[in-house]
Amino acid sequence: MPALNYHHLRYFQVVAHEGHLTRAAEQLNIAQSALSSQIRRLEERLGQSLFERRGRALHLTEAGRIALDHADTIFATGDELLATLQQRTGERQALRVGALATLSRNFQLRFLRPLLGRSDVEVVLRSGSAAELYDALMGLQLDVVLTNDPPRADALRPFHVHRIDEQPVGLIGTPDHVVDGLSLAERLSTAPLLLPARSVGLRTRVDALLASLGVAPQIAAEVDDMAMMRLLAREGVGLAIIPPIVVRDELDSGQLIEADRLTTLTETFHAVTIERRYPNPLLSLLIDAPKRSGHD
Amino acid sequence: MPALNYHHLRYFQVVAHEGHLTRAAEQLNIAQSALSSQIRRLEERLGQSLFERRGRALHLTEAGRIALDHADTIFATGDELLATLQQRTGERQALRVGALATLSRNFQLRFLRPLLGRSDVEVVLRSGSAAELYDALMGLQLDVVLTNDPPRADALRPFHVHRIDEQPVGLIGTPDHVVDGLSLAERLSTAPLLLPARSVGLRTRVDALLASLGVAPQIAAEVDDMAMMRLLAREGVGLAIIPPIVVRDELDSGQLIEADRLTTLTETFHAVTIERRYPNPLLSLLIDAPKRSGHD
DNA sequence: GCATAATATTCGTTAAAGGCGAACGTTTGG
DNA sequence: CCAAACGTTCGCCTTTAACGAATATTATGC
Repeated sequence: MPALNYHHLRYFQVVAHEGHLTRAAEQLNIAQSALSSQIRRLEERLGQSLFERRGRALHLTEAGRIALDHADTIFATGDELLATLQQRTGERQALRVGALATLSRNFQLRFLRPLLGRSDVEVVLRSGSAAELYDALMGLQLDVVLTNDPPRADALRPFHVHRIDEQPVGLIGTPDHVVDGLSLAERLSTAPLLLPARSVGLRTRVDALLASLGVAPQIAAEVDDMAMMRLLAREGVGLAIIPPIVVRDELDSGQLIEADRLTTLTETFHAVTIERRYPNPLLSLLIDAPKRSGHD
Repeated sequence: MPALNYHHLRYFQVVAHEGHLTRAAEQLNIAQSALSSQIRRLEERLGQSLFERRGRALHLTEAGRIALDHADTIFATGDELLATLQQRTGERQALRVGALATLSRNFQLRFLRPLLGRSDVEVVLRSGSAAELYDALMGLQLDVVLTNDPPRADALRPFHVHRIDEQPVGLIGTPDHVVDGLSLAERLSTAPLLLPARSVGLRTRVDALLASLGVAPQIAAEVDDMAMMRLLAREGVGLAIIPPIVVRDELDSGQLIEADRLTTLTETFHAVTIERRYPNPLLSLLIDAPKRSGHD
């Protein structure tokens, strides 16, 4: 009995995911006739059909499902091998970091600080949406994703979530917005507010706070991008509910003032990685103890 | 950039484990020159050496270690795929059971009872030493191993241990050995005893019991094979310390008598499996809730 | 220290596997 | 009922793998 042919298995994997010989053949840059015969050989080797030919469509059989599951593991492991060895090649080490585009730049800077001085390390920083970044993480194009909105891990997305930092949240604005002698509830009801957008985890807790104080807020803007929030606060558009770290420079220079500290609210920052056999060694300098999140 | 060649990777795996091209070539039934060139191509594809050529010996480089780790996972997954599909082939299902040669036959029978009536199921029963059986389990030649001495699981042996049954232990012998009106301590000190061998987990607890009673036992035999223990008890060699299930027939017929029940002792029986993506479905009929044992 | 056995590497040749494209068969949808 | 979209089959060609002999290297015994 010949050994399992992994070449065939690879073709099978693509066909199974695409659902069509034709599309799979395009993706693999070979003729579909070649695919057809190679898939057939795999079926012969395994002694059972992997696809049910229903008309011109291909449907996985139960055996096909089993085979695909194993194939996915096999080729994911192979890709991980390539990525791991890739990263080791060359003298200069690289760490590829993805950051949510809406995340505070100062926080990103703090996270990366231990590596920034080093001439032997290259930091590749890419920002994007959560979906983009997690896809890139799964595809091993990124080593870590920074976010203030930790994902749920599950079997398909076996993420590790590391809590990096927790920042208090304050009510911050230009000096002319920050009138003396007002209570928190008075400030929140009288001044126009810059709130985190509803897509941000913090927003839920802000709403809860406003409700508990019986405040009907006057919302000037809802923003998910912290850099934009900073600009709007500097422009004096309103009082922003943000962690002071976001506008640290402006606070230092007196351009902005923290009117109140919202002690019941905090913003947490997380670094998200995936299970790697040989994780990027640079990560250990930035993240302490890897804690597993989610189920098995 | 061409994709990773799994054919090359397979060769590499064997060479890395054997440590020699020559031996690997024998195992693979190909010329060593072929191996040499294929390994070289893999190294070229990966862009780094996998072996350090120290004289005529091959030593894994760090990259080689990484590659071997991944290769082991990959081919273990492939083997599992083959084994899983193998088992599904044909109408008759088969369950391959390994049992410690020294284990009570009645217990084995009880465990397998749900399958024994079924004409559509074939039970393959193989007995052997613990080492043999666990190797076969790891190599996917067995679906489950029955034992009264559960193994420790670790990263290299990711076993699941299922507690199947717990049997009380009694003091059992022929009627002429079972004199009326004696205390347990008196029986244990006066009659010759048949004890489980020191290799059996139960023995430690038997010794503890004897010590706590202040008994200096008169040991007739130490036996690890329950079938042999049964024969010796029937021969009237002495009082046996065994679970009654081992000699159930003889107890029913009056050929043997249970003189005392050792309430502080029990023998537990376990079914050991390994993590499988698609476990043999017959197992679910025999084992309730799979519980993970040992560490990760 | 030198011969020898054991091992890895190189190279030219041969065998096997993979791939191509055209022709054919089948299903689906207008 | 025809055309478009697929999957399958088949003969031919290309690429890859394997072989075996020659070569190089290094431990080991005498």
